[in-house]
Amino acid sequence: MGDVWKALADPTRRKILSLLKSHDMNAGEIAAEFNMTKPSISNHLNILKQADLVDAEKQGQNVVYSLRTSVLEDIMSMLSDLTKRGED
Amino acid sequence: MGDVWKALADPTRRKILSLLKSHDMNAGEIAAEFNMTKPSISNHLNILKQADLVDAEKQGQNVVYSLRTSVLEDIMSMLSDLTKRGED
DNA sequence: TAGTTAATTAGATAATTGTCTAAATAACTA
DNA sequence: TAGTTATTTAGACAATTATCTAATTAACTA
Repeated sequence: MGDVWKALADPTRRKILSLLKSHDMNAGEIAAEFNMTKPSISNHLNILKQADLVDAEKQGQNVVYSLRTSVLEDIMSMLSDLTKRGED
Repeated sequence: MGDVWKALADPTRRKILSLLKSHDMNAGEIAAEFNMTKPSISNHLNILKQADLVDAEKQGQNVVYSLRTSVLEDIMSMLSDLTKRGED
């Protein structure tokens, strides 16, 4: 499984997640939001998928991406743990 | 200001934060927890400092590091936002 | 079936990153 | 003051990363 933290470290990937928040999008629609080639976006999507941050489902000739929140909850709980200082 | 997400992307740096959770530590004590040279740890500490994730205070010949949670709260709120889907 | 569209894979490359050793700085101590 | 200890800075290097172009795969359409 891919590294969630590394996946979140890139601003393009964080923006992709943020776009997917409101509604699912296919790869082309996502790419259109960036000033970047489709293969580059495809690479980012793959990293997000490996980190279990998105799901990909083929629909016809499109691939529709959707947000997966389970892993986000995990790292939020780890962060929340850090903020509860001294309790250890 | 340094990039918080990049700072959190490295496991060594996350472990440093986690160590600082229970109590402040000086650079040498931190370095002793890792199988890595002091300059390497010093570099990691600097990245954490630039990201405002730790504070550094010179005490005699030691430099004592402590956890700063304010930025963590910021990114937690961003993550929490992502998990609240569809509300956009 | 041939052509078009959507997306990914392959391969190259420049930039960034994590680590090291050696040197420098700063503070304490005999 | 000379030596020791703690930490950082400097410089080098290998590995990883983000990006590109070109080629490939898969699905639809006339």
